[in-house]
Amino acid sequence: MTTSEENYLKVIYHLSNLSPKGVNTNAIAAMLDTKASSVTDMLKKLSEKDWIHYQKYQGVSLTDKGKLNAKIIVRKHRLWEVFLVEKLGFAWDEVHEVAEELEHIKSEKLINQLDQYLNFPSFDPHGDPIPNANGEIIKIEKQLISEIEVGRTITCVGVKDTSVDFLQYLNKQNISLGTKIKVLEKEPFDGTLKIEINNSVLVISDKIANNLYVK
Amino acid sequence: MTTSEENYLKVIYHLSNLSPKGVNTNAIAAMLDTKASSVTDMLKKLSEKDWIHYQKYQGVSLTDKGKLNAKIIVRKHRLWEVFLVEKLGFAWDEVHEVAEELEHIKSEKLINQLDQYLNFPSFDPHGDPIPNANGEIIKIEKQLISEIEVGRTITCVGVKDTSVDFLQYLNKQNISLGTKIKVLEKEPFDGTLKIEINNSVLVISDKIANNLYVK
DNA sequence: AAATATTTTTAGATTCATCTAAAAATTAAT
DNA sequence: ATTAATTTTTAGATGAATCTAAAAATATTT
Repeated sequence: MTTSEENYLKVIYHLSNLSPKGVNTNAIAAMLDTKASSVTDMLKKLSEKDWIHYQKYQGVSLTDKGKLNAKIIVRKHRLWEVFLVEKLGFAWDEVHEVAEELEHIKSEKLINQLDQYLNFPSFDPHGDPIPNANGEIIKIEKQLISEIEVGRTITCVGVKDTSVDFLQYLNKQNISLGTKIKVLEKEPFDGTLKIEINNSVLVISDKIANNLYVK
Repeated sequence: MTTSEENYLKVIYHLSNLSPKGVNTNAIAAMLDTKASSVTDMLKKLSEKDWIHYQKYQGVSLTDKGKLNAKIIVRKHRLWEVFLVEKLGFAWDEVHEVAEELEHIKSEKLINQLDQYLNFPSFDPHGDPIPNANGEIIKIEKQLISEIEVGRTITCVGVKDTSVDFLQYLNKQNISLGTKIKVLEKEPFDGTLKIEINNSVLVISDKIANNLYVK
């Protein structure tokens, strides 16, 4: 499996979770910053190898084989992220790019030893679940903070957007995984939230509120 | 710098240490398991980028820039090998292939944090020196055990050949870095050595003796 | 339902790293 | 110093992954 094929599988996997009926050519192209025609070429190849179900103009979905492969790549990506943060002192906004490269290293022994070395973590530094060696994932019932009713106190367990900008915003506001947050007020007009963190009050926009997972 | 370019630089660097006058096209081709014509193509490219001195038919050598780049790649390779052995429990005969991939990961922060995490090791699991971030290398005055005079007791500090076959032979004979060895007898006819390790006697061929570094 | 807009695919070209086969240069042998 | 052998380079082709531009299919709008 080439690096390029792996990247396509991974993107199709992530997009499948958003649009379960079938993933669009254009959506894949946007995620990979490439052209639709390039995507079509690759879809044919992935279909040949039985990693996706593909019919012209109909969008694609992963086969069981393809889904397992995709999950193994996601597993590698997230384990490396844990390594970078826990062992090498990276911040959670610095790990993505490097993990994008490390996820393509081929050794199975490497990844399983790494898993053990990290004590079989279940979540990466952004709160996303790490598939085990069989591709199985522990799901937790997390919600966006925008969905929490006023008055409740919850804990930050993950982020939806993992961009550097968003993560650095959270750093600035001292919000990280495990942070306790109380929802004080919700503005019906624009979805703005007033929240309390460590006895200080903060107003967050609906865009922030729609990218922060809590439990 | 592409992975392919990095591999060429690394090979030219290693070959330069053996034949300082200039590295042959064919030698490079043999090391990279490729064709001489492919090598010529790449030499032109490397020359364009000022990483090698290249004149048709005259063999090549690294420029200062090229040598530094090569050393950084060697640094990465050897640091990853230390990581695999010290942290992930790999044996010294299992690390080369994986390190060949890991050495191409691009992040400077990654490699410098890794270096720190490993306590700035000076040697890799095969006894080869690890260049620091500036490409500087600590040299130790090691000798091949074939050059040691009969009666002396020395310590294994490295291997010249790092093939799986040779390393596994050494495993079988309980020879590793740090092992104390006494040279009991040298056979003038074929260079065979009789040596003592942990109070047991062992005969090694000249080929073995010419690939084991001691001090 | 026809016209328009959007999405997707095809056809053909480009770049990188490689190859084969043949030509040119260098080195070794007589 | 020729001849022969070896090494290296050139010329042209291939496969992977990409691109542009145009054609085909699907979706949306009037």
